[in-house]
Amino acid sequence: MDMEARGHSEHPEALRLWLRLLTCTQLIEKQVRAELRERFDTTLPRFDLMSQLERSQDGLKMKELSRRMMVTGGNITGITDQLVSEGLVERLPVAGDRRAFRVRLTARGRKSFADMAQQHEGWIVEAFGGLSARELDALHQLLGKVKQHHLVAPASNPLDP
Amino acid sequence: MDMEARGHSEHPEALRLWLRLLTCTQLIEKQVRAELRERFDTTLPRFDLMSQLERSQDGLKMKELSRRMMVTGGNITGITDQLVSEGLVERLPVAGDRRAFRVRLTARGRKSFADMAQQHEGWIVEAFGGLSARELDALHQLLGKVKQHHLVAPASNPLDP
DNA sequence: CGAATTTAGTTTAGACCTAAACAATCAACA
DNA sequence: TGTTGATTGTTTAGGTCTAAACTAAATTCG
Repeated sequence: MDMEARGHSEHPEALRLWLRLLTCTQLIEKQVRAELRERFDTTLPRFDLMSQLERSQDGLKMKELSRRMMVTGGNITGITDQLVSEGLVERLPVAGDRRAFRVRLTARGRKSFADMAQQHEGWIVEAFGGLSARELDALHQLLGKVKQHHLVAPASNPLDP
Repeated sequence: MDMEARGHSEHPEALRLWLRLLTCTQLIEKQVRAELRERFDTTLPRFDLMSQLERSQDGLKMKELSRRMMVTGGNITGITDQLVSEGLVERLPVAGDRRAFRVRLTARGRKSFADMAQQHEGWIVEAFGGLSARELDALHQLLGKVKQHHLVAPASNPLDP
């Protein structure tokens, strides 16, 4: 109400929630990165890319990987190059489009990913070990609302409200 | 129960929750980074550092900034250097410890931060605009449990169980 | 005291990520 | 058909972050 009261937060709940969301994500993410590095000498982006490929028998196009991983195309190029040089994924031609590649796990890549994924699941289960099944589900649902709201009202562009 | 059933997730709920947590954080974070860049020509780490300093009249030591921001000391050195060169923060001596600095906002830094913080709060409030006050609180509490569990059971080191 | 250890901060090498410019190919259409 | 515009992927320059090695100062303790 008092215009002069601004400058110090009128919505501390949202800000506190944001900081806590960030903290939780970073705590878990840092641990996963450290485990991947120590146990498998790899990185989270490499793991994530392989994870995206794991259920696609025919592989995914670079563009599709970029979209799903929410990173730029240039980034996908670099990560893919590394994985190709390690023999974990391969670039295959796309019939009817000479610009594009299908990126697919090799047999070695599938084996390697399976080992990592099993451990990875354990770390994640442990990370949420403080929550009951009911709480886990509630959290999933609430975050679903956050995600939905973001996708429906994207950045509320003043030129396209 | 069936040992052979492994390899494909026995705890898909935890994994799905983790992916959603990551997605939500990234969606909001990417937007905040873009807004800070476009509107204020600055970055999230710079904003975060200033934010940490904002309520500390006497400033914070580099080490303390490193701890609070959950990043390495070398990173703090770099961000602080930038802000110092822009005249937004200053390094001051610590009485009785010639190794350490207090980093503090300058008058210009305080002004600059106040402008940004007001907008920033708006973006965050909007980001969680899909949730009622009750849901906001529930989410905060659930994430509190996640955080608490992580701090109490940190990485469950097999050498120090 | 004086050596060994710890702590605060910096530097360095390297991975990651982005935005922007670019090359090649595809698609639309007059 | 040929031109124009969009799409796919790569390259480049630069900011960000880390781990590890390093310097300097403080602390511990025999």
